[in-house]
Amino acid sequence: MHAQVAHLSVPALREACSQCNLRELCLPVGLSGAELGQLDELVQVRRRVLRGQHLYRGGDPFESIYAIKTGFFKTDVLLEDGREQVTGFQMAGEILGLDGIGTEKHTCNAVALEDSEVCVIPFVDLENYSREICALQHHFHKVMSREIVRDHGVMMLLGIMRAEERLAAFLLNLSQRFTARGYSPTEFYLRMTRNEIGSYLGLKLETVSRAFSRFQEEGLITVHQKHIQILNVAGLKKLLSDRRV
Amino acid sequence: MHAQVAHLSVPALREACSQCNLRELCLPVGLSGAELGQLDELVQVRRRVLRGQHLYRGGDPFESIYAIKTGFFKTDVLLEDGREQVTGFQMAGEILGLDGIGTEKHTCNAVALEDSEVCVIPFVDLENYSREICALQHHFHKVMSREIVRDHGVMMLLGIMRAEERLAAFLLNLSQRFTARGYSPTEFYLRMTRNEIGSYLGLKLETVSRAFSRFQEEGLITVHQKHIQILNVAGLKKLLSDRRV
DNA sequence: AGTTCACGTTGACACAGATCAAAGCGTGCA
DNA sequence: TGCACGCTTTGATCTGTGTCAACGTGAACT
Repeated sequence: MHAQVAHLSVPALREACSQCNLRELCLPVGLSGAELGQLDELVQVRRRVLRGQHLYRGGDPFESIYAIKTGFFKTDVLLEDGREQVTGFQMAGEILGLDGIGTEKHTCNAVALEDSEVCVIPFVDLENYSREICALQHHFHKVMSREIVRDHGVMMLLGIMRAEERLAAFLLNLSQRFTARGYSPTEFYLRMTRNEIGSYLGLKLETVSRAFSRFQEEGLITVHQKHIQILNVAGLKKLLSDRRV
Repeated sequence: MHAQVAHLSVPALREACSQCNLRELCLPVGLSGAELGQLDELVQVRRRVLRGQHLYRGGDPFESIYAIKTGFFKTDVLLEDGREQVTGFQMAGEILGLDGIGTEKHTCNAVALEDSEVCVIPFVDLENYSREICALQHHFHKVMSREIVRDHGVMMLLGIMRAEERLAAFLLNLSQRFTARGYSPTEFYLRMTRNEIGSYLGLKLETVSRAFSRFQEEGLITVHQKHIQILNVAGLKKLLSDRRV
């Protein structure tokens, strides 16, 4: 059943799901070798998205979901008055576009924050394959469910945490996701501006900037522009648990 | 294929999906007559949850999702320090428990705000049936996607709206959902306390109370305890669009 | 090398909403 | 019938974050 891999072009083959080093983070999780071969068939198209370009926009017809192969994205919703709510930041191995399934139109914008490449997964095909491949079906459900749980986490950020707690939670979350991808847990470059962080965290950019400065004064992190180094992970975590009433 | 309906007990039969008046709002949307019959097979158990009782708690093993047949629920997440973030209010025809799929444990609490009844849908069965019934598979994906989109809406509430806008959006959302269920768009009883509304909207109960009073002074609504009457829908909507910078 | 421009930092002040406090109201129970 | 308790309303005051403004900084382009 996975003989058809042979007719993929060589570059495509080299980057097929079965060969992809993100397969433990992405859709293929839990699939057997033969099933992985089928998945290679599902993902026929890749798309480059340059920094600042949209992968899709709110209102675009929904046809595919996207797995990030390389790069970094934000998703946001804009109000008529121009205000922006960033709903998430996505990195390699994460899935974009799930918001469009319900209405058959995308309901937010997805913008590359650095030059990126995504695997295009036509949604009808995904549904077809997941009727055949149990593990794919189940894992896709898990991906959607985790997105819901992640959103609940953001609600907690926005609903009950104060500015410094929000930023600490944000940094720890990034750290953990970089770690899962084999990067340093304590040193990384932010791909987004202070304004985008603020929009995600429900804060103004000045407040984000002040919180960064405060963390630095307290020896929790160093900040040089977008370069962050976490000096005291425990200290950041303590900020989260030490919530006064 | 739907002959097995015959072996359901009479009260169960009377309330089967195929007979349920919520079928246009709930999981069965888009299913043919024969497929509906199969769904009756899927939902074998119903469960009563009295006001104040938990349907599930964070940490409980995940086995089923739940369709609300009658009643009203809230879902929330508690922090160690006792703070509560209400993540949603659910009414008849809506699905509870999707948060548990990803980790195989529930990640929030679901509490009945009035005596309620839910249809228990074992998740492995749902996955089995949805491999056979295309329309079920697709509709289930839509339900999950809409939950994600709903969560984005809450993020916007929490991230960029001010107190009165949040409450207006909340009332309009309830109104619209009651309408879809055949109730009055302009007159309803709140099932939740001011504190719970506040927790959902990221506000303190006093702020919620003051906003209600303010709306009443302005002739937008009347409030008597939990009884709400919307006098000026357009006025409430205007509050949302009239966002100053 | 200098200019430009977007992004970031810092300070002063304002204000929406939180906090604290007290009193009102309704329902259920003894 | 009256008491108790949870919920709500309202007022007075406090405070975290927003707003406004000025200045700093680094990268890209001329």
